[in-house]
Amino acid sequence: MATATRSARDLDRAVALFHALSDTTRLGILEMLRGGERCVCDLQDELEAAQSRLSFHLRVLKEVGLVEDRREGRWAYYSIVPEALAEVHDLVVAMQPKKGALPVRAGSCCR
Amino acid sequence: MATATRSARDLDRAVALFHALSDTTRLGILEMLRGGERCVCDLQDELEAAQSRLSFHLRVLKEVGLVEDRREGRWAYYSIVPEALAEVHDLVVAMQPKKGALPVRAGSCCR
DNA sequence: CGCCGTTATCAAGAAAAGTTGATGAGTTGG
DNA sequence: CCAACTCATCAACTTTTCTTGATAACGGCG
Repeated sequence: MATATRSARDLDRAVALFHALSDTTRLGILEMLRGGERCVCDLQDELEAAQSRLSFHLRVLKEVGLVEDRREGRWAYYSIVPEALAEVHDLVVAMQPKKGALPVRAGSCCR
Repeated sequence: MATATRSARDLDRAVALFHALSDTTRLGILEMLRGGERCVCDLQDELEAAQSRLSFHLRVLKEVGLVEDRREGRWAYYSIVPEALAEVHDLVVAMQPKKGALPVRAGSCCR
């Protein structure tokens, strides 16, 4: 049962990560952050997104751990968390069909 | 402009792929398909999902090209399309921060 | 201190996605 | 041909997610 619970958690985690990546604005943010950390107003200008909208998406990214923020004076700088991206990477790799999985299992239906 | 259009398309494609992966049922389906193709009724039993629901999710996966189907008699067999998974893999790799991106760009705010 | 700039949060509404049950199309076996 | 079975599609509904505009929190500057 520990196993079942474990994998249920893993599944939820995977869903959360992929969900965070499934939005145009958020992928735009991540693309901008590839070059290093950026303050919100910077993202705002370049992505032409309203401030509250940006804040919303940054929160989504932050909640799953894909980005982190650093406050400095009145600015907030966001940056990518490479470990989280590595986690996504591993997830995708783990989805690859198993070795030896037959491309076609002739007439193998369940009933 | 060709470039802008191109990358807008790429972005949409990425969003679509990640969206297809951001659901528990769909990840469950993909996990089952890792062992090779399966008929719908098979998935239905194992995932305890209503038939129409499964059909809905299979369609989502199929529309982005993550799975393909093969009709045989009254059964429909679904299987993973490894190329699409490779595409996701490449997307994730391409998101990694750029080399030389400074972890912290001191006092570098836009204004 | 008072004001301004930056960001987060909130509530309300709009839009998108998922669920459910019913119906229909195609297939097979009697 | 008919009945049973598999699967896709549809419409109605529920839930989740996104957007917008308003407001609040916080820091810095004069």
